[in-house]
Amino acid sequence: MPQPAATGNASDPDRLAPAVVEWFAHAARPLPWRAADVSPWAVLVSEFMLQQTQVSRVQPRWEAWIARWPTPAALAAEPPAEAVRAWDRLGYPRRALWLHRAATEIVERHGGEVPRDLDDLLALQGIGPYTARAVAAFAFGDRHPVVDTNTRRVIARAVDGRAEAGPPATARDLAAMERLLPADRDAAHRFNAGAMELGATVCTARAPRCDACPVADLCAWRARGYPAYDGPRRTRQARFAGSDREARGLVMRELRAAHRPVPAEELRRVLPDDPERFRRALEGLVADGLAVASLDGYVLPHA
DNA sequence: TAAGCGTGGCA
DNA sequence: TTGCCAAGCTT
Repeated sequence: MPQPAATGNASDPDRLAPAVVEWFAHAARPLPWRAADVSPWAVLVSEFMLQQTQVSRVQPRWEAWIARWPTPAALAAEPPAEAVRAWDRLGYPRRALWLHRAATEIVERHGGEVPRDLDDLLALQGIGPYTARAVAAFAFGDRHPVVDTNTRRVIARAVDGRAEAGPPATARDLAAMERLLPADRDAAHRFNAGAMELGATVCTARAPRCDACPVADLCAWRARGYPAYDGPRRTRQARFAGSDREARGLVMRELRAAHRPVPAEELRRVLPDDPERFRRALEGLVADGLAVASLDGYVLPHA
């Protein structure tokens, strides 16, 4: 399909990266894992914690985690139970288990050094398309498209002129970011980080601050008059109150606090009115390896 | 491809 | 208050 001449077309995608990079140079939040002297391991830990979890909740847990386990080997030397406890209430405690397992894999397969190669990173437990590229790009400075929910939204609006990104499709999303990514390594790094930052702080899901947006003048969504989203709706997240997830969280809270086996009869008091939901939650946690049945009750995993 | 997975902030 | 959303991953 023929393209119009690049003579200042309002939504010229080639202008997006330079504008975002320039904005990011002064607008970036001073997040601790962005400091120049942070190790690849510390970056990797931040990326695990930030999966589906807000910056404000991650920061204190990350500081404590890095102080206690400054290397993959330090974490791998402890039982998974300690990782789950230190994870505290960050949510999705399977991530703590996966991070511990990834640390073990890094020690076993990579001599204790976080790998730089994308395929090596992807092979680690709990690391998917986003986290692998985030570590390669942010910890090592390599040129990869990094696509998270923020970047997807920025591209959907600024480039595609749509209010929302629609369902994720990894290959397509990566290709879309690759088309925008500067050839220069350092610029690519800054654009990856800047696009995420823009989506997180300005081009937000619910109340975008277009008046403060550095790319408002080349935003296709704005040029079209902010049309409403007309694509497929995201499947609604089930209500949390009364859910199995809530039950799992209550059980995990007990197991983290107890430093001895908790008998099932005692554990079920977290959900006195719903024994069936308690049973499903506990079975699920055991299946996930977050709870282990011992002679005297249930404990966090020690191996 | 879609469901399931914690917890908390915010409108 | 209720519902949406959040630096995703695994199955």
